Amino acid sequence: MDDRPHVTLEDVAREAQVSLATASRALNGTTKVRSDLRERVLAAAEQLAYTPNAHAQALAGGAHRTVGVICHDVSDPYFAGISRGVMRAADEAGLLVMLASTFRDPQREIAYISMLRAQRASAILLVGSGFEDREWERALAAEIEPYQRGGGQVAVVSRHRTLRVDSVQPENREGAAQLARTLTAQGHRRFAVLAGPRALTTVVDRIRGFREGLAEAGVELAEHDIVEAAFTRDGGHAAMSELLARGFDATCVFAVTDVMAMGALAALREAGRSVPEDISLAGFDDIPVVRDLAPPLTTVALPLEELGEKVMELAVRDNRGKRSRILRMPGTVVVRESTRPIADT
Amino acid sequence: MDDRPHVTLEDVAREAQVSLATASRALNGTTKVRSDLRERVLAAAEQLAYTPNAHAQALAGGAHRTVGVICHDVSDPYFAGISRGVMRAADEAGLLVMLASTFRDPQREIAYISMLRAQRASAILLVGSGFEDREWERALAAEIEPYQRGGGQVAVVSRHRTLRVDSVQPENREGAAQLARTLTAQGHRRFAVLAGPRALTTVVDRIRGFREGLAEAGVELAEHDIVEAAFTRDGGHAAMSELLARGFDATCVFAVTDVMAMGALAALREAGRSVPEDISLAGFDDIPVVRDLAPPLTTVALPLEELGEKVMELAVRDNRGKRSRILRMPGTVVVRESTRPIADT
DNA sequence: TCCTAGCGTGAAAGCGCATTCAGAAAGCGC
DNA sequence: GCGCTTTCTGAATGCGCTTTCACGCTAGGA
Repeated sequence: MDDRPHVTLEDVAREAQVSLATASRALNGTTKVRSDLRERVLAAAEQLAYTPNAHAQALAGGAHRTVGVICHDVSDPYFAGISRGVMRAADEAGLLVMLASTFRDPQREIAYISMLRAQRASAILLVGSGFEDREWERALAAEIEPYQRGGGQVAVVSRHRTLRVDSVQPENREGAAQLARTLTAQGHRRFAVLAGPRALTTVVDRIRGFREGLAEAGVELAEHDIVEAAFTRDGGHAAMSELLARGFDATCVFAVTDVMAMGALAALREAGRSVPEDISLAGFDDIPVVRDLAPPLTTVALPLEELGEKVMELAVRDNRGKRSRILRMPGTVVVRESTRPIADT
Repeated sequence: MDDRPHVTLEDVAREAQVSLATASRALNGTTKVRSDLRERVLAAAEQLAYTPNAHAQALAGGAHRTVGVICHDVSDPYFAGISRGVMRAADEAGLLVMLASTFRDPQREIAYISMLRAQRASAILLVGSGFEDREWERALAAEIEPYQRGGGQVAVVSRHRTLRVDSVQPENREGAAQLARTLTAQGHRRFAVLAGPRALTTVVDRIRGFREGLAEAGVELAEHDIVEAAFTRDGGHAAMSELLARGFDATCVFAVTDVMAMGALAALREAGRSVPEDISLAGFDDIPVVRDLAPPLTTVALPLEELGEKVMELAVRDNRGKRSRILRMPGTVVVRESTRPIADT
């Protein structure tokens, strides 16, 4: 990137016939500068198409105006929604957002955090991190803690067992319980669950909540009725296919995310089962597209953009010395046409 | 972010009892360093949880390992797909990706480019930019050209009239023509088009191609049958609603993007029109979700991830002095169930 | 044994900027 | 008109790092 030299502040100063210091002050407006000098500097900068070198600014003690957001996959609608909120909040705070996808590779997650540390990013946002894995937690802490000691802000969406960080937590457990109540109220008594990796706190919480909700109606969910698969549309498809192949007697299937539910819906359609006539299907998250499915999906709506805004706000707000804050965001059950009341059997 | 001072290379050097220069060399591995010294340095770095300051590295002439990607909206599946490809390619090249959404605000687009220039990003990728607007083009050029002069790489997805940049161009025109041929072959003779903003080259190209394809079958598309709306799901919904309200005699509707087609599909469903029995509907892009719609959408498939990979590769590959390269990516018509043959009337 | 390469090392320069410090210019009261 | 304070300006310093540059060391040939 160093073909021809960049235009520097010194060039501007020379062009405007003032000292380097004056040029800097004129451009930043920190101190009063005689107006004719300022004019000259501004004109020179304009004419030379000068852009300050952010690295030099940062080195010289200027503010670091960038935050890093690390998620599993930006192309997942769940994260896309959150990242929208993050960007909006960042925009207001005048921050530049760096987005990165780890594709669920802990190694890559660590690597990205390290890079952000190197950039001296003013904040790091972890969205939907949270494996329950001792070794990974240690490695993560080894990056995060020195960063925080250096004054870096860290905030996460979802739960973390060990990290001392601010967090925005969707109420996965209560949301799933709420959904379970709704479904049992519709008369369902036999369920199957399409789960993502059980190492993720999000999955664990949603299953636990769902179980608890069912228990209130005296319904049990056997481990056998939980199928684990990848956290993707194809994962949902695979899990549903397995369920179909194995034969099962549930009247309602709960996919722990909408994305998985979409795959499940496709698998059901391919198998000639119609939803909700033959079987009811519910998801979680309320990503935008599920309204447009046929049938529109019953799900638990999470305020995704708001989640993103909140986590950004937490990271921006100064909290040195204070204990870590937790913001809980409730979900609301949205009943659409993919589930229907059935007669109790 | 300057709470406690950061660990610097000097600290490491002191701890390891070597000079600053040796510490630097040991860490970077650029030059031979006696192995016991290297060990000492590495151990010290590890112990102090040292992370090099990327700003200082950049300033001192180290490589700038970051590329910026600017798109309209990361949460749009079209861009999400492309950004996936970009990230994969960036990963291989050892680059950090900074993603930014402009939400179709030219001002913000310029601002982001300026920030990336300031960061001395090694490359800037413009995805789906391309307004046909003189003033905007001038402003854009005023940012891009100095950046390129400074050695920065620029590559774009889609067409640009004025910029001298490498580009990956989906064959919008030919793809749309192909689609038109397919539809006329199915017997359709009367069409309506749901268009995005006519200032976007993508929209212009797709409409033109569609017209050309129709013309081959002797079919004309009146300006009156083109409805312009926002480039979103809701835009498609609004455009379709307008068409329904106004009354129209088309047997087939072409939405210039799948996202708009989704909105159109919803509007049709709400109006009690069934697809494809009452009316055929086709889109463009083949974003993942359209397979899962009911009915699955006929569309023109664009290799989104590949688009992203290619544009990244263009930006990485060194091309000083050479003329700007153009990579054309063909689309393929995918006929699904949202369109059906009809009797010629 | 002495001289010359050659390899490693440390001191120091400099990347582009913000900022401190001291000095010049200008404004004020007397 | 003199001495004082108040503005504003310019020279110089340092941020943390990479990279010359020059020197000391060891190894090899004569």
